[in-house]
Amino acid sequence: MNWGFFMSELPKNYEPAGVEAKWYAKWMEEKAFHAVPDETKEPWTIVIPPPNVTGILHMGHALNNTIQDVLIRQKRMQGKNALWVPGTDHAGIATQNVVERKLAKEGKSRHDLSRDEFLKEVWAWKEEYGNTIVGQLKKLGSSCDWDRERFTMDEGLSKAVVEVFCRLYDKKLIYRGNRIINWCPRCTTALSDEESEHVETEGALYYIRYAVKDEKRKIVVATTRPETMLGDVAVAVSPRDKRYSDLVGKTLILPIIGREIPVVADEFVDPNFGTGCVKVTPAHDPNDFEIGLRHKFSPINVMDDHGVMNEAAGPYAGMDRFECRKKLVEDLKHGGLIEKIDKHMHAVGHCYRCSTVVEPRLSPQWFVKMQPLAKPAIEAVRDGRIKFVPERWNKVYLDWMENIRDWCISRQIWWGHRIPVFYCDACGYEWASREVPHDCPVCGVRDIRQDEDVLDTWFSSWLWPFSVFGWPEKTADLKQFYPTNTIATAPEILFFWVARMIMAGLEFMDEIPFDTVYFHGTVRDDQGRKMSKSLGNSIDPLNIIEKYSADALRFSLMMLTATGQDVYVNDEKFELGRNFCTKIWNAARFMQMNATGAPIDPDKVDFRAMKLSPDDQHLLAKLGEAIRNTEDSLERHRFNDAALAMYDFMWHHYCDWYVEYSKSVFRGDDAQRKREVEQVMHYVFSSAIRLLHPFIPFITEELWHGMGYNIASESIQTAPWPKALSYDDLSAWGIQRGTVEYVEAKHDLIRVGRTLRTDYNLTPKQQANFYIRPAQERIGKLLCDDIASVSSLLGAGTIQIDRDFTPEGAMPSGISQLGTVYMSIEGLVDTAAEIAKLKKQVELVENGITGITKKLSNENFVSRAPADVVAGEEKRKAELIEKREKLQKLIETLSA
RNA sequence: GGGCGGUUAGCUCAGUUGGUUAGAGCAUCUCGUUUACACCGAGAGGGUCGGGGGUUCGAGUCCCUCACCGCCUACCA
Repeated sequence: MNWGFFMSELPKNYEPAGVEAKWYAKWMEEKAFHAVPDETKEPWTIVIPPPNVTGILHMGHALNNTIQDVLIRQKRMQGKNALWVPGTDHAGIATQNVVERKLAKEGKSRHDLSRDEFLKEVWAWKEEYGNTIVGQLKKLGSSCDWDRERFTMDEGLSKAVVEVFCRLYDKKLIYRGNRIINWCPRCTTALSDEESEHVETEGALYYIRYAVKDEKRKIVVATTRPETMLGDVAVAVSPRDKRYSDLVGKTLILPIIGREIPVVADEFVDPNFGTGCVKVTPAHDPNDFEIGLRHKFSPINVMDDHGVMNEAAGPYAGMDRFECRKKLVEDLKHGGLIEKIDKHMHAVGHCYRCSTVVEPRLSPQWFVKMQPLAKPAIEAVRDGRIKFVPERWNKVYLDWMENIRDWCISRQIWWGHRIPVFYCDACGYEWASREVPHDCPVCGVRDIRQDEDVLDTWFSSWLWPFSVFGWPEKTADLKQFYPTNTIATAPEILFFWVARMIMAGLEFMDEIPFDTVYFHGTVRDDQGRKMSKSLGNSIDPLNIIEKYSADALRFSLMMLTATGQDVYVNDEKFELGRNFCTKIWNAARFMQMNATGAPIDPDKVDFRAMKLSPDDQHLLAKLGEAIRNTEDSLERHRFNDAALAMYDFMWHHYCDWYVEYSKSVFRGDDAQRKREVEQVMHYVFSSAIRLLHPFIPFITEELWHGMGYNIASESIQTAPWPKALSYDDLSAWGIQRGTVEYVEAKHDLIRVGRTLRTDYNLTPKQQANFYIRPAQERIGKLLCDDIASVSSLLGAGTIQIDRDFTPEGAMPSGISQLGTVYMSIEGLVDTAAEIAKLKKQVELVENGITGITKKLSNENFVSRAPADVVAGEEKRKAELIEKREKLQKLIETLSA
């Protein structure tokens, strides 16, 4: 492979679109993200939270995948066998909805087709549109191993699903039961509890009169869903409620329908709520169902699959449930059977796919018994084998797991994994089978049938961390890459997915599926609203990529996302990332323009052979800090801190200070020094872009080649991750802490000088003459040796370092850590203004002294605070006193 | 009803174990087109950290309490 080895001239403007497309294609061609099992390397694995095949990329995906890519790219550069497995899930209900809508446009329903024909349609749709999001992930720069792309309906993953079903079935952890489940009348399927989204809704509490048989008395029940009264089989009161004790055992006449129903006593009833009487509708309410079981009532279902009233609803048969509610209440009113109607706020379940109000409904469904599975999964988090970041999610997880309820896994749709349960009607045998059987294993009859339902999509997703590696086969991939390391996800799917993966991992692999779960925040608009199609406030990541580049999108997101906090974005916020990329680009161009010879191999620079200037030393030390901060922040999943550390280093230390310093060298004629500075720059720059590569992969790869660093390694992706050098390491190059600190103080001095310039409105062209009175002899020496740098950074005409300098007349000045800076200006000096300014400073300093003095004279502080803190305060006090003296001297001079 | 998160500069947010003068980006103001960059440079102004109470020598940082915003969770009909 030949990536091209020579430094090519960078164009003046960075054009990301072409560059990003070019490199992604190259990476794909080279299979740069492909991992191979290798016992000699430490594996590091991420499995993607599989997006829906129906999905299109939104900001949440952009954030989620950028995080994963940052992690995996860093690990890859660190020499680990890094693998990021991509894929999509089949999104049963959502996908079926999409295809059904398509059929509807042709005037057809899925029932006009056979089940097989319909599934063919779905597969065809999937082939045509299902890869949209995959392409979009590539645009983002995601370094997934595309050779390992998986789909939950793939043959292998389907096999895993059947295997798991059969194992749980045989262990009696999967059972079929007639229970109240969440039913979506639009999707005509059962939903799990998690798929029913509770929305605070203003409804009403209807108080309805039921007549007592053979008496004039009426009792009043309250309900939020009056239409369900058509299915009432009883009225319950609390056994402790004296008001109604004589009614228990009597018979009521159900209004409209005229059915006779008993009054029963049941502990469930809270005598203090409503009227203390509860209508019992076992087919339409979970509590009523329980009451029904206790009292052996037969439930009466009054609705069909679509939420339309059935013949049991008598005169309301054929009406939609809400239409029925309206009509029924009207009729009751006419009959004088409504006592009152109160407004009532309550949480109403809505279908997470189509927002239709969920109907609690009695229906035979398949369930997974969760408690036995939850137990080890609780332990794994409790004992720290699995770590949640941020930690606060532990509690949410544990709460849910400890009160876990059985999982309704059957769905009355066609797209998905069909439940592998078979029935023999001849002998009544029922069994689960890994293979499609031909006859009944008990009576041998050929005429057997398979269960019609399919499984919840999450029933395949919960196996994802091992099913993607070929489980239940014992594959080399499984051996090398399971357990995986980090899962990055939004907290919304903690219950849906994360918790269930932990249970599945422990149950089927006997090992945790990952050791870290990083929960990132939700991406919101700049008003804090969730982005949604209906609000029209979504920002399309692809538009941002087009406008600013994928790197800009990625870097901005990382910079803006504090650990686990929601991130608010608007279009302009992405300028941050774009500007940063431009800055880096221009820094590179600057180096090219000042190149003195052949490209430099950054990995072969030998600083031991050079006498590094203070600015060189400072930059190299700061690089070490930047690397350490970045690594440390990434380790702790503090992506914004990592991004900031790099931003600050690149922009401020590298560009603002070092590049400016280097100009004083490049403008001179010391050829050797020029080459040395160039080597420092390339060493540092090449390290910095490696550090940045996980965040902004495209521009860093482009620059790696543009700067000719491919002498060192073909691609930045395979370049070694930079080492964070400590002062012990740096001392081998002659770098001393004292010198680095001197440069820090020098920057302070330069700032003081520049402030003087601005205060007196000097343009950069006006080269003022500066005088510096160093605070110490030693500093004077350092400044003299470093005069070219100081002079250049200050834009000075002449500069004199003089331990005894005293201005002859009024001369503006400022005090820095290294000494007093004087600036001579010819022409107008507003002495009075200058004195006033100095006096204001004295005041500030005196406030400081007073504060510290007070602190230091506090017996408690001196005796109880740690010694170094006290010493620090004393040192600071001395400094302030010294500063005050200097200021006062200056005032005297000016007043003279 | 429970739980969690948030309330710090005009805006959006950082602030790790309590300890020098509370930070950043954007915005604002002043100056600036010396060949890296106006998607830029130099400089400046701006907050006492939601209210109240407490612990401490010392609190944005710990405790209590109140208020408001947001999220999650819950079978009170």
